[in-house]
Order: sequence, then structure tokens, then C-alpha cells
Amino acid sequence: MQKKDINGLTEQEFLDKYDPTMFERLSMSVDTVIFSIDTKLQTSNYRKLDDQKLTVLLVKRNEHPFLEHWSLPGGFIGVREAPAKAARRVLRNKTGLDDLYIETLGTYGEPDRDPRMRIISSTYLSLLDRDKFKLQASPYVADSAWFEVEVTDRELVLCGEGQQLVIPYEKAAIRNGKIKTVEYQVTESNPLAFDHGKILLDGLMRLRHKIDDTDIVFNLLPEEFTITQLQQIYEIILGGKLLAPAFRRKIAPKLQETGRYVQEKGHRPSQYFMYKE
Amino acid sequence: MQKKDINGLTEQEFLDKYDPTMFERLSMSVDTVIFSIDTKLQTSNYRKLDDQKLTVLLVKRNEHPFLEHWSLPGGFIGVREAPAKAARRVLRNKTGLDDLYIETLGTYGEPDRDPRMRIISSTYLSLLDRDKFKLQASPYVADSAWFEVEVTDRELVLCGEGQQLVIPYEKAAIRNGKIKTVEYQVTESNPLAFDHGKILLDGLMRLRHKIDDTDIVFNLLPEEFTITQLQQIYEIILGGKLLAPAFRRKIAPKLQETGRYVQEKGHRPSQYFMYKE
DNA sequence: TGAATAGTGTCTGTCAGACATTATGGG
DNA sequence: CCCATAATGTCTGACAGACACTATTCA
Repeated sequence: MQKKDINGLTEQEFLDKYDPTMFERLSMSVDTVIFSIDTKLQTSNYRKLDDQKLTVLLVKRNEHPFLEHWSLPGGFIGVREAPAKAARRVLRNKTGLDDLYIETLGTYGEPDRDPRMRIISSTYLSLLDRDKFKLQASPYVADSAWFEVEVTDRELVLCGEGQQLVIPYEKAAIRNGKIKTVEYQVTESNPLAFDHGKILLDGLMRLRHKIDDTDIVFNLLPEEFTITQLQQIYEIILGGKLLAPAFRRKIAPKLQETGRYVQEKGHRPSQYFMYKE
Repeated sequence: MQKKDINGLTEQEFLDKYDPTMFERLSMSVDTVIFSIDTKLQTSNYRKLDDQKLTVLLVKRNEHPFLEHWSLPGGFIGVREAPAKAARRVLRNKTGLDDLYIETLGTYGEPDRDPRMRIISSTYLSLLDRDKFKLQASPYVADSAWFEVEVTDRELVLCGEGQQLVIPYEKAAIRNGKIKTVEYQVTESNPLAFDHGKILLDGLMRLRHKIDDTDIVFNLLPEEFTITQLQQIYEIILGGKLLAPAFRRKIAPKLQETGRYVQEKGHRPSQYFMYKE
């Protein structure tokens, strides 16, 4: 099609003359909120079940700004790289894993979120099966570790590497036209780098919401698992207790029996199940 | 804190020396998917109810590339402007409205999505009350108009300005770890500019999902409305019929009676309701 | 046998689907 | 009275909450 614009140019002529520096440009990064489940072995009593904790992957910065602060794994988006690809690259570099569940979380771009310059961050949410995962050392960061996540009404507490990072937050009601929505606001001064406290909190809330209209939890579990393990994950993520009979009924259609049972516990052995469909 | 990095610099020294051109930069835009409801007056039979249609706002480009193609309203993000602010600015410029429901939709950044240069787009979803809305002419676009949205299994059809834009799509199952998710793929050659066909489709699916776990529909309606109007909107967005008694029961807790009734129709008058809480 | 957990049975109240019925206004 | 839509009544089956009960293993 040889349509001409107001300057009498065809599309090809226009593109040949186009000056990409006409508009000011900026940098873009990706940051990833990577959740997993950590099983705490119960050595005190062989009869007790192992405790499960929700964990999130953090890396310790070895550069300014926020030198030695913990942060979400992230990196710059290449000039010829799609954002989701960049997120997968970051995950691959930090964890050695491909082919993860990855989902867009949001765009964070307050002008002052990075003291160096204007950087807009596209963020992603991911969930790892703890059995397949192997944390690798990376030259880009001082350290990386899983932090246990505990949430209350007012704060998010991250525990790991002998440290405890406390991120206070507030639930704010935002009015959008006639309806109200809730937004989580994190105070400026929190131990995480940049606005990563806010991103992490948003990721957690997204996870809570996603858990009961998708099957993402199964990406947190090994191939075979017991219903109790599964229920514990729901409880950890949703932050409350669930009744076993109701839970079993609801989850049953998604489960496949294996006929194999947990051994060597001082109580009735539980069956291993697999994800079905 | 006067921590020094591997080059022996404090944070202030590091920032003073920081060269923002060290990493290649790119441009960012926002694009907005703005839905509304259009009431078609039923002039043929005074007894019939007015028909309601889901509509989306499109603008006609007056520049290369995609000269004279219809596209979603959008614009570049300023270097000191937050993305959500940019989306609100775009909406304000096109519609004269502030204070809308606005929600992040996703980030679109395939390297070749814009033939001029690398542009990553942050997209937003919005819903307008048709009563408060006034479409304004803008010097930045050749035309702007509401297009009626019709969806089938295979295509999205947009009707407006005497034109019919057909956007074929396919539902693709994407495997993410153990679970499957659905993704909507739009063919390259469709009448909308850039990847706006895909963005619009994603926006519609998000809207469908949002409709039954938030109260966003009420932002599409005037202050007072009948339950049938409300039900029609659900039907339009979800793409199917609902049973009146069940719908009334479910929606009742969110409604406030007004005691006022629709006049001058040849059937039992329906009561006007308001959104409650 | 008792501790600890796995798993089932069942009562009850709520609620959605389905369909029938009544209400109302204007020609 | 008929048309067209508004609004309610009610039967039924599915299902979640709640709690009691049975099953299994090992020290």
C-alpha cells in the first residue's frame, strides 16, 4: 500500500528517515518474584510431619546502589530481547532452570525508583518445584538464598541467612470510579533494595489470588506428593487452616492415585498422589 | 551508611560517576484498552428493551507506520512520568476524563512489534460509564470512535464508522511446568496497527475474568440502572445467557433499591437500583 | 496400648440451576 | 385480552462447613 502521510512520504520513506533519538529513551529491567516451598525436616519427633514453608529467592547486591542489600533477582532487558525472554534468562542464570511457570506481574516505573536513572521494571512471578531446583553461585551477585515468608496484617517478614528482614505495609483502599480496590503500600525505608518490597508483596497477593483459580500449586510440588503436603501449601499461601474433608473433596478431581504410600512414620501411611489432567 | 563497593566507592561517589548511557536504552509507550457499553435505542417497537453492546475505543492513525489503520489509544511515556500516569494522561487527552478505573494489563515487547525501533508497551485496561463520557476530537489522531465488539470462538469482530474489522485468533495451550494455560494468538495480518489485536483480545479476556471477582461492571453503568441492564452487561461480556432468578439472587447484596421505576413501556415497570457498598 | 496422622461418613444449611407463576402497563 | 418484560416462588441437587468416626503404623 503506497499511502502517503501529511509530509507526502510513503511508509518506506518515512521509516528510512525515522530518527529513533527523537523521543527521549529510558532503560528497562525485569525483576522476578520466585516462590518455592521449603521442607523443614522434623528431627525432634519421627512421628511429626515435616513442616513446610513458603520461600522466596533473594539475591544480595554487590554493587551500588543498595550495596549489600537483598533484592529480587533481576537484570536489564536487552535492546533486541523480549521482556519475558529476559525474565527467563535471569531465572536461567540464577537457578539453571528453563521452562518454568512464568507470569507477568506488573510494571513498576515511579520516576525515582532507582537513584541512578530512569528505569522501568517489568516484573514476573514464578514458582519452582523444590525437588528440581539447584541454587547456583553467580558472579553477578554477592550471595543468593531462599528466605522464608511470613505474613501478618501489617508486615511481611523474610527469614534467611541468619537474618530477618521486616517489611511493614499498609492496606489502602483506592477508589476507582464507583468501586473500591485495595492496594498494598510499603514504607520507603525497608530492608529490600529499590521498590522490591512492594513488588514482592504484590507478587504474594497475586499468588494468593491465583491459587484457587489455576493449578499453579502443582508446580511447587514434586511428581508425587501426599494430600496433606498439598493442603499445607494451600494453608501457607492463603494464611489459614483448612478442613481436611472439604479440601479432599474439592481437590480430588485433580488427583491421580499412585497406590504408593509414605513409609516409616508412626501413624497410618498416607498415599502419594499425582496431578491429573 | 558509608559502605564501599569493589572499586572503593561510596554510594554517593558511585552515583556521581554513573553513566546512564552505559546500557543501551529504548522507548516505552502505553496503550489503553478502553471498554464501554453502548445502548442502541430500539425505535422499531416501543415495548422492546434497548439493546446493549460492548464497545471499545479506537483511534485512527494519521502517521506512519500503519498510517490510516485503527489502533488502541496510546502514547510515549515521558522520561519523568510513571507509566500509570502516562496512561491516565492519554485517557484524559482522548476522553477528557480523569479518575477512571484503570488496571495494568501487561507488557508487550516483542523486538519487532514496531517497525520504527524498539518500543516496549505497558498496557492498561479501563472501563467507562457511557453517560459521563464525551468523545473529544484530538489533533494527534485522524479520527476516534467506539467500535462494537463481537466475539466468536475464532474471531473478534469490531464494527464502527461503517467498517468491520475482523481479527482472527486461535486458542493455544501453553504448557508451563505441569500445568497448562491458554494463550490467545492473533495472526500477523489483521486490520489493527502493531500488535494491538493481541492486546485487545487479552484485555477482553481479562475483563471476562475480572467481571465475577470484582465490581468493575458498575463503572460501566450510570448511577441508576435496572437489573436487566446489569444482567445484559454480564451476558455481553461473558458471551452467553444467564437465568434471571439466579442472577438476581447473586447480585442482590450489591444493590440498593431506589423506589423509582422505568416509565412508559408496555409492560411491568422495572425498578432502578444503585450500587451498594 | 497410645500417639500421631490418614482418610471416611454423614448431617446440615446454603445456594445455584431450572422452571413455573404472578405482576404490571399500554394498546 | 394480548404482548412483553419484571419480579417472585419453589423444587432439586450439588456442595461446603462441621464434626465424629475409623484406619494404620510403630515404639
